[in-house]
Amino acid sequence: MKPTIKDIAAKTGFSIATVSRVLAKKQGTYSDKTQERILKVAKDLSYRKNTLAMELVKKKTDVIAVIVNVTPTNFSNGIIDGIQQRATEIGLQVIILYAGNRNTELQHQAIVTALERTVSGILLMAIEPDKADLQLLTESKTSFCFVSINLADERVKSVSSDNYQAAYLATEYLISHGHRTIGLAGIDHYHTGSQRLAGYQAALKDYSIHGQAEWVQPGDYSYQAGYNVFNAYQELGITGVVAASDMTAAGLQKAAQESNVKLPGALSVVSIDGTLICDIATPALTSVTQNFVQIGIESVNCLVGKSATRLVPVTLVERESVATIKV
Amino acid sequence: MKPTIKDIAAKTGFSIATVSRVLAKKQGTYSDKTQERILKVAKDLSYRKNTLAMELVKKKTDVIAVIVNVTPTNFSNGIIDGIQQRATEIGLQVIILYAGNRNTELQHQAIVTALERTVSGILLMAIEPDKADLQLLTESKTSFCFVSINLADERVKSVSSDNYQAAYLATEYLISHGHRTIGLAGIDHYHTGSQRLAGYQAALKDYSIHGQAEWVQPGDYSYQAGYNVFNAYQELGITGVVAASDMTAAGLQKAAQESNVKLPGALSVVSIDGTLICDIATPALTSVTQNFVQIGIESVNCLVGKSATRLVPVTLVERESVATIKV
DNA sequence: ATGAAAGCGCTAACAC
DNA sequence: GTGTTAGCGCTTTCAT
Repeated sequence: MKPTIKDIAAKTGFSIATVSRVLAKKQGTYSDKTQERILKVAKDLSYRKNTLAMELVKKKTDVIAVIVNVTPTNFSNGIIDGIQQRATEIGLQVIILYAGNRNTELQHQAIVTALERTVSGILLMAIEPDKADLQLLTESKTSFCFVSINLADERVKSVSSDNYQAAYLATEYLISHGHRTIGLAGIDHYHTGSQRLAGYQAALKDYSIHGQAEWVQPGDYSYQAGYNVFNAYQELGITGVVAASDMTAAGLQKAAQESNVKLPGALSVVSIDGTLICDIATPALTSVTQNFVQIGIESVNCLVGKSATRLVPVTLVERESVATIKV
Repeated sequence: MKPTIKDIAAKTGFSIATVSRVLAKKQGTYSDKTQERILKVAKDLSYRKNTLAMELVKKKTDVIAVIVNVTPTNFSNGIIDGIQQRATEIGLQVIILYAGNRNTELQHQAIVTALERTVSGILLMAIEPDKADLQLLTESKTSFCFVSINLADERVKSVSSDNYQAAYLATEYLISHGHRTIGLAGIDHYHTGSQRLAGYQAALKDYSIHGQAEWVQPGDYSYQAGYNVFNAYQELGITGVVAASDMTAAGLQKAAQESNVKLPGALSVVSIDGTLICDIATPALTSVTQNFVQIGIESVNCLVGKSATRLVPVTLVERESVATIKV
């Protein structure tokens, strides 16, 4: 039903080889009038190239797959923008596959899907691979790169913010504003969470603060995680909190408001992310801001073998959610 | 390099046909030991089926493409969840293609990409097609459906909220709370915006309120659009605003706070969307809430020819951003 | 500048 | 049950 080069060949009298050449723009292998004639007929037939067939014979695609873990927070758009932008520049198409949230099954499935389509590269966003995933990827010989996850393994490509630094900076900022009982809320138990925990602990140590285990309240980076943690922090006498994400900070902030606890007067918060949520919140949230677009750009650089920054720097952006405590 | 069924055939002594059969699980066409042997070798070789080749010969794919226009607001996740959910149920894979924001070129390109991959269906999310797009889609004979856009043309499939009703409900709610000068902020000049405008105007008319042209402030559904509109509304003496999106409402709210205009005391707002942003905002935003997940589900139903609701109902969710005006 | 022919990796009759 | 064979729509030598 759909027209093929065969149809065009029949209609123009040329062979399929010639038709293929002009359609593939193999310059100099055909005359102008030939081109004109073939293009005209192609248009008349509303011909569309069958990319599948082309990729099959060429044994390569110009497609990169982005597999994304749908975290209950909102940072991904910036990264995807960056990926899209850079990919377009170097002539790559990008398709996005969702893998649910920490859904081992879906995640594995998405990787298999990408592999079976013989994409030219795979970007894994916020994905924590299990050994099966990693093995699958490795033996596929397809280039891949983790994004916004730092597996702390030199041999596997990844691009992310420096989580250690991010948490360190946030913690240090609170300390420099006089806080001495500082919580860390909403982090997970995987790589990102562990790295942020390490940065947080290092900052406490460097400033001779003896942290308590309960100061660290794990979660899933969600709004709810922040909301839930409020009471515990009140009981612990926490005055400053490093939130694992903007969403977590917003949840904590909402809980504080509902309990009439002044923010930042009685509770200060620094969030990690720096998305628009920080401005929407009232008072606006001071944040350690990630450069998401840059992470996206670097990740495709990394994927295609160009030198790329593994750790994209973060910056602290002061807004209105931190108060100074008199000492 | 990558192993093919040929390699497996050679290694097992069977023909490629037999290998193909067991790999495609054509039950009853092979014996158990044959299956066992072939599967084992396949595993040893870490064989992956080449989906491209399969799709080429079968002339069909189990993939639907979702082309999304990246609106500067945040409603899309719920819809994608719904799409993914329903697609998985009926054995379809989904790939997502980004088309920028109102970028004619990228948009057209994305459609062509989807078409050239011979997907089994195309979902166009928040996409305003130009005639070229529509023609492309129509003559491709590929099934397609617009999502979150209602083209108001019976002949083209679409699933969205009832924009007219949404705006009517929001406006009526403000009127019932005593408001008589009511703004509409952030809508675009395309289908969605026009339909909401009509609903807004109808509500005013039904309650004998004589609206003014300046009460309607167009925009792009963004936070900034809401922020920018505040001063104009103050000068106009607007007391209640229907915001085109949660983001727009949040922007307006922020501007009000910065000018020390009490919300909802001096300015009431109803937003259209009802995402988590409504809860994050302080005070929480009363909204006309869209059922995004349902929209996603219905859109794949629509795509595959199952009966589907074209207009998914909205509901008004009261929160804290509307005050009653004494009359 | 153009055509003939050989595949790319797979499935699907059609034999046996 | 399994093998043989003919493609799917395209690109790419190798001729001419």
